[in-house]
Amino acid sequence: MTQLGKETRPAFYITTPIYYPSDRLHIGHAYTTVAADAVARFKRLQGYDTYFLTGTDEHGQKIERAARAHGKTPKEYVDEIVAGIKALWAELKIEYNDFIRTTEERHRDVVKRVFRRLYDQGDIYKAAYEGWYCTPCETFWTERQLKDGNCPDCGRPVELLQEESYFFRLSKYANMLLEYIENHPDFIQPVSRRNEMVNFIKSGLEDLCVSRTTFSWGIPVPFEPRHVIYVWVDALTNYISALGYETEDDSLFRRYWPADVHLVGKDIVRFHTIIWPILLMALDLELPRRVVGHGWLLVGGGKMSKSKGNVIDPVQLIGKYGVDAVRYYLLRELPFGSDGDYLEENVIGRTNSDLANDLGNLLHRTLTVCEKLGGGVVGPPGTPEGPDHELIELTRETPDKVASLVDRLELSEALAAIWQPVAKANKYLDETAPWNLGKDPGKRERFNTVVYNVLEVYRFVTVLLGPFMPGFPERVWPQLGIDERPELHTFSSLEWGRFPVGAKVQRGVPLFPRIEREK
RNA sequence: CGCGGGGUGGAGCAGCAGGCAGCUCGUCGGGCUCAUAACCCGAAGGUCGUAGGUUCAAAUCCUACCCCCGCAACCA
Repeated sequence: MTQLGKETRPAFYITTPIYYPSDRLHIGHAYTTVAADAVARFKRLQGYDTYFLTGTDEHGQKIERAARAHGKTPKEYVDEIVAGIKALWAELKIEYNDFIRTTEERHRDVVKRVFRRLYDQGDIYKAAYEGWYCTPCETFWTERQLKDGNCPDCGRPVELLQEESYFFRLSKYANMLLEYIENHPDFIQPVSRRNEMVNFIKSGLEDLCVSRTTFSWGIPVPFEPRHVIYVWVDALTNYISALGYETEDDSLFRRYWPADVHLVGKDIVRFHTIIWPILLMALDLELPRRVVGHGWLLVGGGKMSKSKGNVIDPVQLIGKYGVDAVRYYLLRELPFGSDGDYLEENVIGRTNSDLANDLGNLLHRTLTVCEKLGGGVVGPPGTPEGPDHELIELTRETPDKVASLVDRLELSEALAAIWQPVAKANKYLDETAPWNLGKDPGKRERFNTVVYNVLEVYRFVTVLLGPFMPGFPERVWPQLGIDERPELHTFSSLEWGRFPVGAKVQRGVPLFPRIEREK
């Protein structure tokens, strides 16, 4: 696809975290991935050479155990779950360029090389690890994690044990990182998270334990295979291993690194803004331009978790409301960076008020007028007058407004900005009342103008909504009569007045039927 | 005294370099009749967690307290 070497478009690299497939993914994972997909699609629409990476983090004790419990090998176990994840992304119309799995050879090789290099240059060293060990759980806990001095998982007593482990010198780079964060104010977003991280670093970084001997499902330390490389070096490295870093063909790496955005949940901001940057510094690589931590979808005010039994399955939601409505809900509901409550009632509310009443109905009512009174053909507009100016002005400035909000990852605000011309157009129709103009032969030109303006607004809105609701434009273009005109579906075509006179509109079924609430 | 976020009309949020309290949804009334009981206009509804303080003026600044929620080195 990408013609490397001949590519002149600017590059844009965005990632999601790699998810842990110990269980099925829930609506929160979908939120992160849909957000990243919307941004990736928007950048593509704008003409960026965009690379969007997602994947799975498949090693570790939890998976080793879950697999055993299901009577499967770890690999068999994750293969099934990963297939489910990929199916979910397909349903959500996630258009990733690559899906990296940490169990793939291409990843494991890079991780081993990275680990060895860090060891060779002295950034990884071997030392005694001391911790509280729960024998039945085969798990080490830190002092703080203990519950009343006992294992937080099973509640049984723990014992203080020592074992040899490899450690990564986080402490050595702490000051360098602080300096970097200070000189790059956009590196960690939102600001509240940056402050948290700065405080955390200032409180002192301990060296990080990067190997384990208590389980074997992982990438072995190359020069001492009884140790397995622990999650940090393994998982975080995916962002560069997927690009072929330190392999025969590292063209993707040279093209796309450093990442423009690592989109992560607020819970893992720390790993991405402290451990990962320090790993990169140690490898003498550039740091990602931005790490953006978003908020959570809460259920009943609390965190979604399997133990609470309040996990929301995105597949069910899609089945009920459709992929565009679900994506719209996710992207519109949470203000940037904040948590929000998940309520199915709000999915219905958003769909009815925003999608059915405002957006869908606008097209439907306009096309009805155009078909009943204008013969279904878009007539030549006259000179703008009265309320036309405000409508046109607002619509013209919308694409840039939306683009800059997307750049800041303020996706809810971006959608709100798209709704401004929608609302304005609904009002405009009331003010100009084309259903009256159309009955008066002397007002033919005014009628044409009004219909034209609203349809042109709709073209703008449809182009801009594509990245958020990928199924939307393909349903709108035939209705507007311009499905054969792809040159009018692009971001760069958003210049007022390009809607073709003579287009034959085709009113269809409502785009978003109102959802009747169940009693 | 571990760190942080938050308490604003029925719900969810914005406002917080002090100056008539705003938005979305919901409710009520009206308009329109092109439309998916939709769209447009208007109204009601808040002593801005509590108690003090600073000020001509406080949701906004200060102090104390109450309540909710995260984090505390692998849950988006």
